[in-house]
Amino acid sequence: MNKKIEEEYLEMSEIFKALSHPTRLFIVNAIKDKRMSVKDLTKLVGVDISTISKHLTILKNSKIIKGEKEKNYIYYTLAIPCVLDFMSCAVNIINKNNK
Amino acid sequence: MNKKIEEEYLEMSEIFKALSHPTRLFIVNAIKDKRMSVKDLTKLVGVDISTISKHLTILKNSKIIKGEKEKNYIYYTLAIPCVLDFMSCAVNIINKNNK
DNA sequence: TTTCTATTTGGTAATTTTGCCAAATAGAAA
DNA sequence: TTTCTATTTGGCAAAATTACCAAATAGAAA
Repeated sequence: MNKKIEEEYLEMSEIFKALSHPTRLFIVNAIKDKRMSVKDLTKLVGVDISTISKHLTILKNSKIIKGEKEKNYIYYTLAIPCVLDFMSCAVNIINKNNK
Repeated sequence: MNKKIEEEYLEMSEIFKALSHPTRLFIVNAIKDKRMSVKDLTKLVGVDISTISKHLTILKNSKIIKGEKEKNYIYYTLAIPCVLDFMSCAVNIINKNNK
């Protein structure tokens, strides 16, 4: 695997890595229909707000989600809809595995 | 996030985690058209054969790939074609990020 | 201005992941 | 049988990930 190819797959793996945590997948699903603030998500998930903030930073850095500021809040929405297809494919795999 | 939901997203995240390494993505792409042995992949990737073997175990445990034994070799193929759609969506994200 | 409120950042300890080496296995070939 | 060859496993050290707490920011509200 040469340097250029290696770099390509590394970049691709970052996307998958951003999605490889249950809380981050939950967040992606939670904001798919309606935007949510850090605080909203914190309440929904039930962990420390700093933890949620860091998860959001990871998703934002991969450009999977984006945030818009409004008053004191930052509201997050999905930036890349095809991520949802990722997830339904993953569900298919799981169903296949468990049957 | 209650216990049952948490469990669901955890399971889903395992799939993404299995794909969140450049070598493993390279492997998935390499075997998409023709089956390859551990040795073939080792040559192609250029790391220790034990490292490849462990990557293959991770992919196999998530049922993303499957192996068929033949003589001394184990030939691996894709078990879940929709994984390729994952990857092209990831490429889209990357292209969007870099433009 | 001062006081809240939402969010981010830094630090830290616990856990997980990774890649190599060496050794073990499994089974084909001789 | 013994000798190869392909693959897996165990161990270990380095690196990365994670969650919490405490403190810092940013900016709205009073």
